[in-house]
Amino acid sequence: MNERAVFGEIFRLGPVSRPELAQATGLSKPTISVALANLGRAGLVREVGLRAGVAGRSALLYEVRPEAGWVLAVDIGQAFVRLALANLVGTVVTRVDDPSGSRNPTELLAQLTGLADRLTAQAGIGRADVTLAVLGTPGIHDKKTGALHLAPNLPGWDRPGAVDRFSAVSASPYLVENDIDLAAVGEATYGLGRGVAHFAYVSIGTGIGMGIMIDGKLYRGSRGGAGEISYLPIGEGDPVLDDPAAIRRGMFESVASADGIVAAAQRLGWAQATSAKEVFDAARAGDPIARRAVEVEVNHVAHGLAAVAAVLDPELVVLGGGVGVQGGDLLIGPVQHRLRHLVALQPPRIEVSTLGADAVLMGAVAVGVTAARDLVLDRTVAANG
Amino acid sequence: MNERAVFGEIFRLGPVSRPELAQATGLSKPTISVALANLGRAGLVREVGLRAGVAGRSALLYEVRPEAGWVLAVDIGQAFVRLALANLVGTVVTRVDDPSGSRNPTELLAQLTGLADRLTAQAGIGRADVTLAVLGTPGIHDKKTGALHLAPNLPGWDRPGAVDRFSAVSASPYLVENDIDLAAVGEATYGLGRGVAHFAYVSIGTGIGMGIMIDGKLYRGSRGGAGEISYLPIGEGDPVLDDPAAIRRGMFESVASADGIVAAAQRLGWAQATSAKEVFDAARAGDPIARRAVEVEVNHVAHGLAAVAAVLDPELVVLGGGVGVQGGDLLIGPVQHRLRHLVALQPPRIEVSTLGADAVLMGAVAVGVTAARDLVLDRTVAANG
DNA sequence: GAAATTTGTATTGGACCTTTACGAAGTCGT
DNA sequence: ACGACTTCGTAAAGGTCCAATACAAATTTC
Repeated sequence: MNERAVFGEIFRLGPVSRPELAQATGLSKPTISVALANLGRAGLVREVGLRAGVAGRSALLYEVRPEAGWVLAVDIGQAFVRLALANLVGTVVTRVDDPSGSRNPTELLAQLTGLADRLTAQAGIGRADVTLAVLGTPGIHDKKTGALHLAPNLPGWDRPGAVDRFSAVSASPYLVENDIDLAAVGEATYGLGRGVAHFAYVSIGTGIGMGIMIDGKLYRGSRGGAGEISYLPIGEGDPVLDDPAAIRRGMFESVASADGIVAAAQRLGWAQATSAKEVFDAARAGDPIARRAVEVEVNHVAHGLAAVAAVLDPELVVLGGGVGVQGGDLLIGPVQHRLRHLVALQPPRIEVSTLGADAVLMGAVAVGVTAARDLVLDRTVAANG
Repeated sequence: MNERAVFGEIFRLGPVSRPELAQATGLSKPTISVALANLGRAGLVREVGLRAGVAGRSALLYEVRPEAGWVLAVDIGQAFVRLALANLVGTVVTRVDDPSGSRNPTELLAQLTGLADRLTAQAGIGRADVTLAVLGTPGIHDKKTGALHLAPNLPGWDRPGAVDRFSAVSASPYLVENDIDLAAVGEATYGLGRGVAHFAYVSIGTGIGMGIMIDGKLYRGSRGGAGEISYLPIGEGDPVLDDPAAIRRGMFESVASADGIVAAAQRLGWAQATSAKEVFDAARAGDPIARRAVEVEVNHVAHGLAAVAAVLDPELVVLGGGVGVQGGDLLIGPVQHRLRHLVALQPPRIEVSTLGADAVLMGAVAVGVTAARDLVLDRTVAANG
């Protein structure tokens, strides 16, 4: 009811006085007072000081009690499993990055359980105090069957019910979300996407993916497949001239990901090229073959983003992932320049992620905090009757 | 307040009794009664009969009074200007299709004014009784400046303030929306998109465009440019092998629109080919060159839809426009087959528009009815104080 | 034709929120 | 330093709106 609106405004405005809340919510001062009394009694809100400096009686300031809820954020990444424990205002209290061990469900769950135990213990809370866990994984989570599709790096997780075993990690409810979608939410909440209504987070690394924020909300598509741009038909030959049977598979990912950059460098004459980072470093040092390989990458990325811009018309594109973050300085300018010839309107703004490898984890925190806020309110409403 | 919810449910459920409304809205019977009394007094709702057949007292049924509001829908198309006058329940009372005359703003406005006068007279109402006009135009309407961008077929309309002159057509408020976006709304309301949360309406004709419905709502992008898929980079050569300066402009529209089909047929040896319809007819008759040209078109469309599916993951793609409607039978099966090799998940369902050339106009009606519903309520609230 | 069932409305009661008013607690000016 | 002024917090009262209850009206079923 009314406490929800007040609680939401306290979240939004930070330490805030009763008159300010009355103004922000449109409610009267007495109503604010009773709502604050209820929220305070439930332990969700606390007094935090006095507003001084202005004429008149000093107002008491209220803020969300950070310990009113805990969010466990989990990023199951390529090389690392990352966990963070955040309180209800989104402050990360403890975190850990652990090298990925076995990806087999049973062993991965054991690793997660151990790390979650360590984090909660460090924070001085129990595992049962976690309001909500949010897990970022590759692939698409089918909520009906509990299977994880399109995640070849996680063998065994595509079996029905596999994801449901996360319930063993903590007794609290949990959400499973695509890692790149979470990164988009992270950028929208803590990164460059703050205040931007429509934007896309494009991750280029060993793979390629995109998270889409529309009207400030994550857009998943009808089956969770929105943003699967690894399958964009880029680099295709002309179907009129080529023999249909011989048409190259124009997968965006195969040409524009880290492997694609290395392959381009090799094709251009640098046979020993082994990593995208190496190519970018050589290009910065002035190596002509590397510069040419980067040019090729620029062209591919520009075409991919042209397709994205044509369909979505985002205001902003945030570039993330290993290649996006490490090579962004070499890519953004030329890509934007190239885009001007490929799109109808002005191309979208393009920026490199400021959150880097933490984007997924921070997105999990953001999703968790939003959901946990509702959960703790529901819980107190249920308790108060 | 509460009357809004009741009014909305009457819209949704059609002739409906008080107990049913109480159930649907969660309000109590007495509350429904007073709301109905107010709505009836304002002329927005009327009694329509009795529910018979079931045991117990017969319930009075209520429905929206169709004459409580009027929507003028306008489609400014390539060859025709189409207008329809619909009442508040969306029934088209009168309509007219008039060949497009001059596209110069002054003369087009005069044509529209004359046609609008004729329609309202036929319906026995005055121009002032129109609650709302909705205009579908090509291009992108910039609400700030009142200019119409990317509409080369409407010379003079790209000047600031040009669109504002629509206010002369009728004293009522008006909305200007992209024609293809309206067609998407039309399909969502009266066509194949009913009940589908996320779908795309792809129009292929002399030009190419797409309207996107997300969560049942039209998505326009940050500057109204979402769905401008004419600029999809399809048919591009390989940037590694080709000289960058010589790269063909891979505009989707140039290869996949009606002109593109004709050009493909000519390149394949049918020098006298003049129209897409002719090519489709010949293909249906078994002409090998025409069939090959259709194959080329299938391939292009499949690549375009692959890009759309990769970004949006729609549940359904509705094919419209001249080529889409007339050639749909030849395209859909092969396109869907081709798509299976181009996308990550199952390709979206693909269907040919059932509304055909009326999609834009029906979309304007749908948008208008939704907006007019709010307007008439606002007006009565303002009148009742 | 009586019982059963459902509809519509009158009355009551209560929840909730605003308005008004005033005491409390500060700041500013002389 | 002290009074005037401003702002804050709360108490009391009043009003609005809606749900619950009860009952009369209308229709079907047996």
